[in-house]
Amino acid sequence: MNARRPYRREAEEARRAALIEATLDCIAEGGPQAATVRAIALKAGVTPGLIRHYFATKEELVAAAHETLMTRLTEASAARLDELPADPVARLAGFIGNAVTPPVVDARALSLWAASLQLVPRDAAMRAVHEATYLAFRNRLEGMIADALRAAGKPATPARTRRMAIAGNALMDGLWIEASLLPELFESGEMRSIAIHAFARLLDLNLPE
Amino acid sequence: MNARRPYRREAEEARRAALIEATLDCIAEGGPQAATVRAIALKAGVTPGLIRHYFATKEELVAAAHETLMTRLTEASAARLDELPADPVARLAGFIGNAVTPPVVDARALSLWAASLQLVPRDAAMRAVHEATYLAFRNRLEGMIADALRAAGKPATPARTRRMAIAGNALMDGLWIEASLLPELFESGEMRSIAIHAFARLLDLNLPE
DNA sequence: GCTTAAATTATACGCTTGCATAATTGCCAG
DNA sequence: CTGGCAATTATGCAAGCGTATAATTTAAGC
Repeated sequence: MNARRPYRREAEEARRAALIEATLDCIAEGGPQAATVRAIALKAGVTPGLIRHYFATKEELVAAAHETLMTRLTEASAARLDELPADPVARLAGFIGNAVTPPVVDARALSLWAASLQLVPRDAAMRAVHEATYLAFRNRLEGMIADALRAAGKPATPARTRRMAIAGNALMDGLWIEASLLPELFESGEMRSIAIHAFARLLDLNLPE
Repeated sequence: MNARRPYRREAEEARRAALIEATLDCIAEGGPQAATVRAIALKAGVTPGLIRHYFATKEELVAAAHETLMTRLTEASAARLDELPADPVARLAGFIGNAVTPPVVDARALSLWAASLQLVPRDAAMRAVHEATYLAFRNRLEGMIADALRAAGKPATPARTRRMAIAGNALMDGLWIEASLLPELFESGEMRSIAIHAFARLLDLNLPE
């Protein structure tokens, strides 16, 4: 059989996105070493040579995938801001609770995040992405903390809110990790409760659960 | 040249340990995909075939390396317990501070930890190791929290200390991650201060910094 | 010193990898 | 409808991969 497989052309953005998605799938399923050119191409429904048309090297594709993932994780918590109450205190509580429960809590996302994170100490670009996404999240949290404090008539100096944001962000990350990896160790709703209660202590605020 | 390279025999434990160490070095330097049989052997100062003498497959060696790493990380915080004050409150403060400062805070250790962590969602053995080490650390922390609360004359019911340990552990993990990855974002001693202060709030204890 | 078990080196194998290149085909503009 | 650009498939290459196996050397016991 000499017949070529029929194909349809796609826009560049669609192709790049599909390749990036396929890469993330491969990594999630088999770790970084599973993201071979052939595996990615197969997952994306194209042939291996196509990757080199859209990305100079496989390494560039993998880097783009990691960057997409980190950005997406940061946005996951922001995606539902519209659904939160307008009241700053309740808004903050909702934000915190969402960050430690599904769908943000997710084993696959955690695995991908860890795969990206191991690159940070040795890849300058990945490190820059991590720093940017960390600061973006933390700053958003700090803003919400400041709003909640002010709404409760408590002091919200930048030095104070910064420290609260650093600690709060760390707490949320740590809870997110364990909730994603070992969900059966915790009762339903327990993580949300622990997170919100801990924040209430840190901020000396009465946060609704 | 037909000359074989001269060699010395070593005890099995020493060989296995050297191979495991070499594996961790490879992963730390180049990620999971860099831990090839040849790279590991070279790093360990042996030839590739030796790996198969001590481990059935390369995969088994990599798994042993990850397990060693996770166990070692848990023990890193315990290693200096002897140096801490006997007073339960000061002891807890010291434990917390140490967990978020060097040498526990370390980019290489973080990178290796992340590499191990990405395996947890899909490798039953790795997951079991993670669960065991997580619970070991958390339980130790819980014990120290309980001791400190009692020393301060405060209630230390198991339900309460468990929640505190979950939150406290998460906080420490989160701070450890960012202190390891982005140290230049924080002032010297700042993480220790933030961690201890946050714990003081969580536990409603006066912890010495 | 000699023998022997086994640790270790050296080499080979089939398969896989990222990348290169040529040919074909889809689709748009004229 | 036709021609041409370029997206896409197909194929190939050199290097590297994990594993297998044979040969050599070390070192312990007698």
